[in-house]
Amino acid sequence: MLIRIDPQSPDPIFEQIAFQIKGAVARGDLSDGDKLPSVRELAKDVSVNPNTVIRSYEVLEREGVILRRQGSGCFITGKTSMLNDDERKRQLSLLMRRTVTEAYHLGFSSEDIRKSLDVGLRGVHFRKEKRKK
Amino acid sequence: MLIRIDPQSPDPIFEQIAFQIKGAVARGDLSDGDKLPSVRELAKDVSVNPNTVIRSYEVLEREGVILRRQGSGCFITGKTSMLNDDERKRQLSLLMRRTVTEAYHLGFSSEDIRKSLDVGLRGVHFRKEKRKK
Amino acid sequence: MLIRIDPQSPDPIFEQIAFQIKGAVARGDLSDGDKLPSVRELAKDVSVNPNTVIRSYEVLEREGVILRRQGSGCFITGKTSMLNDDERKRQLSLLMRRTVTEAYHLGFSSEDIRKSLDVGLRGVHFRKEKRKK
Amino acid sequence: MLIRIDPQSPDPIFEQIAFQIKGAVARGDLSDGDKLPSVRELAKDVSVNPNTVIRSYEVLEREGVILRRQGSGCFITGKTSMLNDDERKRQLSLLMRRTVTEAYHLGFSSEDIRKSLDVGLRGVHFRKEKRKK
DNA sequence: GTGGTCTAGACCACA
DNA sequence: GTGGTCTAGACCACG
Repeated sequence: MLIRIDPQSPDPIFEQIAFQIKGAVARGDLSDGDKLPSVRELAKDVSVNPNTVIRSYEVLEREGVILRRQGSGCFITGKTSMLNDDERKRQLSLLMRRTVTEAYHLGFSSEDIRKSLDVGLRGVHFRKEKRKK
Repeated sequence: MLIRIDPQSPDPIFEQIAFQIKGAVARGDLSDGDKLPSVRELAKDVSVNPNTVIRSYEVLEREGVILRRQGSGCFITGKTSMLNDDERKRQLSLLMRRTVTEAYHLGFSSEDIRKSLDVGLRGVHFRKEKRKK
Repeated sequence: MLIRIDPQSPDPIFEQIAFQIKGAVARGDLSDGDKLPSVRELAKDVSVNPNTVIRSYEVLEREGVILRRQGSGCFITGKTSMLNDDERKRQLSLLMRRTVTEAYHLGFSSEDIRKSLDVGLRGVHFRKEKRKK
Repeated sequence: MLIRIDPQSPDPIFEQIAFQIKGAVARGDLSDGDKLPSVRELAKDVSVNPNTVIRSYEVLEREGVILRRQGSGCFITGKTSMLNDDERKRQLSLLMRRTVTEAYHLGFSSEDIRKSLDVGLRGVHFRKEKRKK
């Protein structure tokens, strides 16, 4: 579980931590039931205040990615978003609109963008999950 | 040039404005040489503080999307990112990693994600530009 | 907007604040678009640290009850949960099981319990909202 | 006497145990004079630390649900709350206010809520007990 | 003025 | 040992 913080990033530290954990889950490096490093341990590793780690874990818990249990630690749930379908679709659509616009302004063609997405998708471990349509 | 602020969005207003202009450029609604509304005019249109509009224009200028000329106004440059190729590729890669991770946690399959990207791409007007890979 | 903290309560302060705001929304005392007191103001009113109020507001934002906008303040959204139906039903069922069990152990009959629920329901302002089943 | 711990639940283990015993009493699965499993036995059954079970039993004793007798074990008292009537009514009212508020924010109608309560009540075995209102 | 992030450090609760 | 809450106070970002 290697977390790296970029102090130059405009993104707050707690979000960087949370995102990297989400990335590890998406890649399959962390999965259902796995234990995260303790708050104090991770705080020491990345040299931030424990409160900042707690905040990251809070965010992840509210998104349903992890579970926090007093006295025992934090664990990956293996679940994805519990939002309703309208909201999930809305968020996906927003995300893609943003992505495409930014990629366009970086000067890439639609073919470049599609290829880059495929590269990204190859790194993700999709589970065979049943989800009601 | 229709800008709409979503008061429900967590994004700051200046970013929403900048992003919508970038979106208009990507769609081809605005192109090389087109003049943007004046700061005051746009501020009045969307009912925000002129300082907020100025900030949006600053962002766009820094990204090379527009050019601000003293006294005559702001114009679309029609150029994409001025970064070097390595940096552009790095940013595209980062962007896609982020996109894929978030989409995964929203509970979408790789097929859903690809389709959603295609929908996004369909809205963009790509120019036939030669650019080194 | 009167918030009262019970320092004796086992519930953390930030939850007490969040819950009272949810109560005000349910009663109709606060509705769509209404502005909440500023973080500093409320912190002063209830004599707690501003960070504690921020935390309450964070919770409410994540539940979709309010919106926080830098520079302008926090506002009621007027929306209810964005969770999917399975999760909503699961939570309602858990809530009711807990409620009934506790009420039973307080020594009340099913008739008492039903009446008490009705009293509670009378205080709530239900909107005519369309929600897909 | 089947106790099941939900590792997904945010509630502490000792509360889950205590609550499930209260639930069994409410359903009539356990009644006046029934003996609870010994601390060690139950701890082994649900794979938790004996201290955790002890804590659950302490909670139940404090609420009057069980009686702990040195050397002989723990027994269901069959009694409900020992609080005076004003306090009991106050607690019921608080409970219902909380329940209704949460159910409202989950997006349920008053009819949904009433139905869900009825479902919950159907699982409870009410005794014909005389108690002053 | 608004909200947001982070630190340091005290103290509490659960297993 | 684990996580959770709260305070005090510095400093940043948005409008």
